[in-house]
Amino acid sequence: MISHTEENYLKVLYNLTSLKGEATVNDISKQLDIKMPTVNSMMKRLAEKGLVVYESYKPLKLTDEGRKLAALIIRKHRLTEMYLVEKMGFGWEQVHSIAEQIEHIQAPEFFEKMDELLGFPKVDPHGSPIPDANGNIASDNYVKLSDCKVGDTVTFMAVQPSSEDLLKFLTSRDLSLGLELKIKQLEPFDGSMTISYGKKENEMLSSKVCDNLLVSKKSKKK
Amino acid sequence: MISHTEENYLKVLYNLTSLKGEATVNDISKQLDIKMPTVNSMMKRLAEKGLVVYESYKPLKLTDEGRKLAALIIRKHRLTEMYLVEKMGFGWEQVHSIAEQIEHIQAPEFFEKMDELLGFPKVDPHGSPIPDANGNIASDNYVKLSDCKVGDTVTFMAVQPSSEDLLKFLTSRDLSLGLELKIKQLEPFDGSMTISYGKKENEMLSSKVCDNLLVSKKSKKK
DNA sequence: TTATTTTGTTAGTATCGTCTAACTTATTAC
DNA sequence: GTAATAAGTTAGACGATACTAACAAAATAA
Ligand SMILES: [Mn+2]
Ligand SMILES: [Mn+2]
Ligand SMILES: [Mn+2]
Ligand SMILES: [Mn+2]
Repeated sequence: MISHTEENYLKVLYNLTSLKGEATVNDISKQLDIKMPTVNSMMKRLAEKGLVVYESYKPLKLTDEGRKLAALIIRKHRLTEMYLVEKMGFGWEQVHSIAEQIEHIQAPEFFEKMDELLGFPKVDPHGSPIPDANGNIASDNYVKLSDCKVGDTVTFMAVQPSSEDLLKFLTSRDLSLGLELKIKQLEPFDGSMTISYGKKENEMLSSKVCDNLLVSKKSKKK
Repeated sequence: MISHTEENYLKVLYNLTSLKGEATVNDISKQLDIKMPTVNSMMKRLAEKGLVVYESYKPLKLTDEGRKLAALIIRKHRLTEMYLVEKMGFGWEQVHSIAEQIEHIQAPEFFEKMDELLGFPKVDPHGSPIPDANGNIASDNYVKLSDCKVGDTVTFMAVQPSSEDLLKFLTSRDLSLGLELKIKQLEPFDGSMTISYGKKENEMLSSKVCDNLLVSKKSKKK
């Protein structure tokens, strides 16, 4: 009863609203590369279906039902990404576009099987949390690497957003999730950081890169 | 440039035409449970695209291009079924409906990876041949079990057509591909057969079942 | 505060994929 | 060989998902 297309709108709305709680027609339009009038009428349709709160000229919100549905699609997306990396040998930069399609498959047993074969993972290959089967998602308390200061030692937990180019760059620098990063230096002029990790000493990362790396500071809580 | 929907029509047309070389609007209509006028206009569209040969009131044929495209979709379907059974642990009766969706995924690397992980299989879990990457399909020379005679010893090679109910029945009788079947008896009244295989002695199979089991008679050629 | 720009909405159009009703052609039965 | 039936086609409709053009409201700049 909910189409492939509607699912993509819901998912984008979920991601956009997870920051400020609301999103605009314009945001969605840019994100999906679909013109505003199309988005507008889709939002009305989703409101009809009880998945979106729509009021003229006001920002959009998801209803509880809409949020749950979106989370379940994201669950399928992230389980798929994890499966592709862990069980099929794809690189973390290759899996998003495949998962973008597979997330729409209607076959609960398929995703349950993945979950089981993966040992019920909590995060996807980019460090984003996988919602549970009820659509509940764990909230992490990571911070941006760019918000850390010289002398900090932190653990690399997630890439967000995780563009293909960025993921390739990180791979080329042997930067993978779970590494301890020691912040050696911060260049005040451009915000670039010099860090050490694994076997690498004093690697330079631009502030744009640092903005997209999420880290946990100490207290590696279970 | 070819939609999910069009792909399903092509595939059905491929299967229907593989018997007599042609198929009717009515056949397709029944197979897909879509009304004849809809099928009719879709056939015209596919003819426009050069995939189908359409002439008013004449039976339908695939063009070479249409046949190749259909074979490539069937390739994705059958690789998926094999992957689901061999790598994910699904039963052979569970995989068709999942593959029916996954066959439409546009990601060549995904299916190449499956193929590789499976060791380039030649047949799907039901014994049907998997077309190669150019859309060429190996022709088997199997015969129906129901066309064999008492005293024959044959090898069980494929189930066709392979309905879920039939596959479940075969599983319940421990009948799996590759088994040697010894035909002990044929009941002239209803065509039912009594056969022995594996640890089973004198199992009775209805003629309807025997019609759907394909076997190779001797000369197990490579 | 007024003017300009950006954002959101309405109206009208198009294509895809489905339907029903009505008509035409082909096949089958008598 | 005609009558009845089945199969195929045409016409017209509809919902889904997109678009452009034109207009309205809100936000921003002057
Ligand atoms: Mn992703
Ligand atoms: Mn998607
Ligand atoms: Mn199948
Ligand atoms: Mn399909």
